[in-house]
Amino acid sequence: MIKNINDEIDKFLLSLPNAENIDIAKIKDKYSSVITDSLDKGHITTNVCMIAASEFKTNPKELAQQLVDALEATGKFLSVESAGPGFVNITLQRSDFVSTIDKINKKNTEFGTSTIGNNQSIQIEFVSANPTGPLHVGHGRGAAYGDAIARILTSSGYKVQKEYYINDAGRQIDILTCSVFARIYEKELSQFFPKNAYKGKYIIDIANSFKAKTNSKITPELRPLIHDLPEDEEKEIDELAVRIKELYSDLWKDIKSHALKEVLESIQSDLEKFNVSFDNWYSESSLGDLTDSKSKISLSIEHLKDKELAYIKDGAVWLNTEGAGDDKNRVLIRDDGRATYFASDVAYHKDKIDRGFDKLINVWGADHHGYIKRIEASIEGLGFSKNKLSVQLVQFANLFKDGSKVKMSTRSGDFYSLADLIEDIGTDAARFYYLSKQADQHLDFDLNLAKADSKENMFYYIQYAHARICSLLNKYMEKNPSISKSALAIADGKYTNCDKLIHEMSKYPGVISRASSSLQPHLIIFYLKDFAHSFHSFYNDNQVLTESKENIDSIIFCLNSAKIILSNGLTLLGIKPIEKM
RNA sequence: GCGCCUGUAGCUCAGCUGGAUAGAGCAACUGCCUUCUAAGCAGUGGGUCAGGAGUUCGAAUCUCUUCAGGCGCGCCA
Repeated sequence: MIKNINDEIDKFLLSLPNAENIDIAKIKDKYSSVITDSLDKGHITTNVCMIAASEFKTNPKELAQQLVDALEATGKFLSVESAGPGFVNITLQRSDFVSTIDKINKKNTEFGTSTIGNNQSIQIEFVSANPTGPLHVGHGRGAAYGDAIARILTSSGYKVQKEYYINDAGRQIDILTCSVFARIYEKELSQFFPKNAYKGKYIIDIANSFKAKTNSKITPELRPLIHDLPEDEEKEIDELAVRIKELYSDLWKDIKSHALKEVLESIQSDLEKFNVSFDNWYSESSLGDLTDSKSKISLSIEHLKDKELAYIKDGAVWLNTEGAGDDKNRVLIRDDGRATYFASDVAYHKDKIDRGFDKLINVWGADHHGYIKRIEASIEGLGFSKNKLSVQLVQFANLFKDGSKVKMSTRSGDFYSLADLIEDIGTDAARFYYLSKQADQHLDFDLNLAKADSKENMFYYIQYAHARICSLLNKYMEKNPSISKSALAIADGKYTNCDKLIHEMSKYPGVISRASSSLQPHLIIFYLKDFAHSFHSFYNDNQVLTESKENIDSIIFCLNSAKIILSNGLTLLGIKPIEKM
């Protein structure tokens, strides 16, 4: 409909005197016709006259009056008015206005989808938490966000792949392995436990399951392992890892792979409970290591050396990232020959690009923002446009319970996990609140509120609207074989109480397209909240089932589309609509 | 010091590529359940959009600047 209006407006612009000397394309580019915020401004409003007035060297209000006359002359609209500083407000004919609910009912779960993405492939990498312990509530936000934008982009016609990058190769995994080792041989080590090890209870569980699995035949004399370890807590655990690897290399490998498997399984099961699934789990260790000259990591570094972006200095291999705007150049290979995390990441991103995605999205914790420049630099260094990659930052969420902040730290083992959160308030409420604020801003998450039964609890406010409609539909179905397929009374203008609802519903596709192009799921949440309010208001003012048969049919048809809106919106956020509460 | 983010009602936050009297919930006060779910609805009060300058027909929105708060600046991951 808006397109038709714009066509008429464009015709009008060309018909103006002196039009041939004016850059009409520029005006067309700048003006917009949008759905009005409220019905007292009609259905559609356009600001074209204010934009065009300065080009045509005329007064916006006069131009608006001319446009009003031109649009009225087409006979396509119920009424056209100029308003304010030069807006032109258009009221559609009833049939055009009501066609929205026909369309929603017809398209049903497909309503709001589009083909804007044109089948381009996007890969979204998110969560990617180190597999050193259970997911905590900080990861939950990235999980909810990444999954939501994946759903939204899919509905906008993109081919989306969701990937989890498993950091299973670095020092953190050695620390995990050491931690489990120390728990397994607690007795043999005379209760020694490295200061910097993971202290969570899950480590003990993993140790126990390892013992049960292997019958723990090896009970070596372990005291030399802990003899004269460095005082420094960082060095202590590193040295311990070196010694275990050297003396018990098979045992080390067994414990490591067992610990990794257990932790990953717990992460996977938490994500499953959280209604988040991944298409691909990509292991850092599959990039290989530097000893293999054909490994992905070696090849990507060679590639950068060939391009003279990587160079040797002070015994280390550096990447020139300054050229791409980074503060300083970064080390790829340390002077002791070990690759840095950054080197793996460069190889990983090269691999992602090689896999042929049109676009990559990384969802990162906001504390990594200093890292963006250097990864972009490496992508350019590899010969690709840095625009291929879009990094979305997710700020940490602070959790409040009974008014005080919930603490979390994987290392100390003292944390409130994602699984705890799901247990506490449920997957859907948790996802909802994670998404209720723009991802790159601090979120204060009030657990008491998420469970509260008041209007303040936006989650239930929206769900309640859906449940109320379901309840009405059920009552209607008791006396009618099926939902009415038309809204004659509304189309005739005999029953206009639904108009506000219809008007709000017509905004839905625009909201989704904005959420999609800006990667901001919270826009959907705020729309749904406003829409739920329109519905509750309608519900209070109208005793639907006491209306005339003709009106009831129309209302039910309209409310069914309202239900579709609520349901589609929630589904895009990965939240199940509630039918009864 | 450099970089990023934030500052809107007492509180928690919306505010689309600049648009019409700046919105919502909570809190305060007032009404609405013999009728489809009151986890609801209607209303009242509450604002120098941190301050200043600029661009524009038009600025909470864009630019510059000052102030205040948060975060990041490893041969860690």
